[in-house]
Amino acid sequence: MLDLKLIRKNYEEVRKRLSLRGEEYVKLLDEVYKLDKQKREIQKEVENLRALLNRKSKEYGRLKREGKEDENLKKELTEIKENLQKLEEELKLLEEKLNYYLLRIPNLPHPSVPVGEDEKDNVEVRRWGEPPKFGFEPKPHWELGEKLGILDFERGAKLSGSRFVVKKGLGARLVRALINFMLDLHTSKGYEEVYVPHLVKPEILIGTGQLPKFEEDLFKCERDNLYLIPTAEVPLTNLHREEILKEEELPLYYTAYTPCYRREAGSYGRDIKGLIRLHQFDKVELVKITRQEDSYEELEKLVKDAEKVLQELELPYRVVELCTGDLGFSAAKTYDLEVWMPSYNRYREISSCSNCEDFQARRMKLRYKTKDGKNLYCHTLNGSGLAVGRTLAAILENYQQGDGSVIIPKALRPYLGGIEVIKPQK
RNA sequence: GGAGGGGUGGCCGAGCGGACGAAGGCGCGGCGCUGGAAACGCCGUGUGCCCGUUUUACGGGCACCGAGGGUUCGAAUCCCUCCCCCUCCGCCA
Repeated sequence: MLDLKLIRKNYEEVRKRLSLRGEEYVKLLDEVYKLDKQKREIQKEVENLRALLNRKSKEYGRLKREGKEDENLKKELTEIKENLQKLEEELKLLEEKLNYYLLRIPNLPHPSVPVGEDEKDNVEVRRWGEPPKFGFEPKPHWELGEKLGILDFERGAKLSGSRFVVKKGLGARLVRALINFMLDLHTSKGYEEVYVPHLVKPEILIGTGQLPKFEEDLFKCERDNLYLIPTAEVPLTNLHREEILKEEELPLYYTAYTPCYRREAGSYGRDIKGLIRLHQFDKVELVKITRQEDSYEELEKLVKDAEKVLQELELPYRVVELCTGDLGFSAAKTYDLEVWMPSYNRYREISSCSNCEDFQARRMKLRYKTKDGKNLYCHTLNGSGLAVGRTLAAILENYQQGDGSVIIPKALRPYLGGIEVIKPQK
């Protein structure tokens, strides 16, 4: 949620920065500006009337206790109240409208974010590792996985439809190994491991920005009014919602493994094969809650912490900075990690690390008290560390051998009882 | 799922129709006492919004006692609905 005071004070500048994401949001902003002005006028009237009512009510009570009931005063009070009720309804309506628009306006891009329309305008920051050279035609991970007997898309579909997979044997074990490997790495760097609920209330999703705008992307349990989390960012970032933290407690570093559930509405036909885009996938998430002045430094460190996973697994990747048009709803600045995928012959997203500044904190009333006693909104950051399914896919493809077998990355072997290679089933 | 009890400030806890943003205690901060500290004494200590000014301060106002609605001139206090927590019973990984 954007800061109303900022909108009031620096209207033109906010408008300009928001328009970098796309012109459609500027209309919403104009609406907010107008409604806010109206709201404050009505609010002033309401509060003045209320003050009058309070004063006169006390007066009436005082008289009554003295045995002097004043019928005229009573009538006057009733009139004030009627007036007040009308204005209050108006105020409530304005507030609802204002909130409606405010909740649907995305975060402002940080001034350092490259201006651009979409993916093609993202900027590569650095590369690590070399894409492997094969002396044979590399196979896509879904073919490898099926030949190895560790991925079963057919049975996934039998159980749950398209975009679901069953992982068996070493496939299942690899998932478990990857999760443990990632969590161990992050906790060794000071992230606290958390296990969170996978079903959350609507206001939690409003807090991180998935609602109200992206309802159709979520799985919902209608009867209980709960949603399946699309990422662990949601419960992790909301952990301290509506709290006022002590400045000394910050920064907070959290990591959690959860499955993630996404309806993938509007992605029909895209990445229909393989582990790239599923309705249910596993992810280890990193979340930071920081002081305002620290968040950009913390973002750089967060990206490095996510990169470390790929480095340890010796998977080639690059870091790109998202342009204004490609930024997610809540993010002010985002770096994507893209891993090399031989079957696509290009880099594909495996992690997304964002600084949301105070955008989410404002929505969830997450604050901290400074040493001089001021309450400020925290800055929240999140990043994948990493998407487990895509990591598995990247390992299968990058470590494949001519005979269809796959070498296990060294860092992972201790988590698999020392197994060094997966061989195709006869 | 059934029966009962309860949600008040950072925490504990009183208040059960007006002087209550809320006693008292703990905690925290400041000052005093002290060589220093403990103990003690005094003072202060919630959040959000709106308005004004000499605009990182001060003054004024409004709201908030789980949430929403109602009764009343007036609600933390009475009534209704919902949510959450606790205890017991049932069921259960």
